[in-house]
Formats: sequence, C-alpha cells, structure tokens
Amino acid sequence: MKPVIEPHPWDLAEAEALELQGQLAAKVIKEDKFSEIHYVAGVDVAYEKHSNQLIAAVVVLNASTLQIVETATASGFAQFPYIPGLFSFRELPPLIKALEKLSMEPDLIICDGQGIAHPRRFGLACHLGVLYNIPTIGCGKTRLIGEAGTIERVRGSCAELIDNEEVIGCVLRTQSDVKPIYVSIGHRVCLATACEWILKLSPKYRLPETTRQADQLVNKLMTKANNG
DNA sequence: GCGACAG
DNA sequence: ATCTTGTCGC
Repeated sequence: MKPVIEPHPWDLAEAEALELQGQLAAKVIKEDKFSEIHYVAGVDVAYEKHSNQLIAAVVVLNASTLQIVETATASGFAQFPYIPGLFSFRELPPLIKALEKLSMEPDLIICDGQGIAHPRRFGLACHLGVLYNIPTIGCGKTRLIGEAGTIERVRGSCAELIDNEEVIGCVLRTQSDVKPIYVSIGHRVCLATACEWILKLSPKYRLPETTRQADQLVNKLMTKANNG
C-alpha cells in the first residue's frame, strides 16, 4: 500500500517538523469512519545497539481469529534523532518502506506509540493514519503527556488521560493486576472504539497481539542480522 | 532554572 | 529503543 496524500520530505529540521505537525494535525478525524474491519495490522521498529540501523515490520492479522495473514519488513538507517514529540519522523520512513511491500490494505492499524495523546495532538498513529487515510489507534506502553486517576485492577478498567482539561486518551488495563497501557485516537476511530479494539486484540497478554507479533518479527530479524 | 520526556 | 541477572510463579 502507498500513502494517499502528497508525500512530504523527511529530511527536515526540528522547527520544520514541528510546523508540519501543526498543519497535518488539522486533518485528523476523531470519530469512527470505517465500515467492516476484517484485517488489523500492527507495526513496530527495532534498533541495533551501536549503529543507527533499524528494521521495520508490519503484521496483518485476521481480526476474528487473530491469526497472521501477511507480513512485510524493511531495513534501513535512522535519519532523524529520537526527540520526544517528533517520534514519527524517526520511525515512519522505514515503516512506509515495509507498508509498500504489503500486498493488501488492512482495515485498521495499531501503532506502538501515541496518537493524539501528544503535545500537538499528532503522534505516530495520527501521522500514519493521515498519510494513508486509514483508521489507526495509538497504543503506548508508557505515557508522553497527560494525567490520569487510579484504575481498578480488573481487566477492562480504564481512566481518562487528561491534558489541559482535554481528554486525550485512556489508560487501559488489558489484563487484571497488570500495568495498564496508553490508548489514544490515531485517525478515523473514536476513543471508545479504540479501547474496544485494543481489548479485543489483547485476550491473553498486556499488549495487543498486533504489536506483539510485529515486535517478535523485528526482533527475530534483528537477531538474525547480527548473528547467523 | 528544574523536571519530564512515545521508542 | 538497548544494555542487563536473577528471580518468582504457573
């Protein structure tokens, strides 16, 4: 699959990236805008320890059985430093290369990082969703910004993630007595629907199967690249 | 100035 | 993200 809007350059200065985020953030759709979801994809990137080499992967799952339908990967070199708030400019280039190799178009993509739970309401999930005009959900293991109250210990419990009086996401417990994860709107999916999907995709572990499968794939390839 | 800071 | 040992529990 390929982006649907005019591609923008990635070799940007920090100030230019910030301005671009502000412009693209206006395109984010925060309501459900999709029909049937049969295929859900997960994306992830692995970094090599002492070089800037990285490996990106996309894993598409059957939304009902959670079985792998197709995978695609790509390797490259980081061209942008890790700057909190500009994460997408570091990980999207390799992810786009992997997505380009995908023969099909997923109905929903789960991202390893935030959606609108971001300083300028434009995290990785939003960026990917807007570029491809595809439904996306941000699912992070830790928080970038925002505050939340306490959460019950049972699976399914959640608390609103707030920033400046605004609900930017949800801290969701996907497994009882396990540290919660941070869910936020990426594109074309409302927060309630996003949480429903993340719970459905996390029947057994803390993280959704989509990100777990993508994570396992990139790490397997990274290990293989170093050793055998 | 100080602390926080997706992966 | 990556580095990094043992340990508790099913």
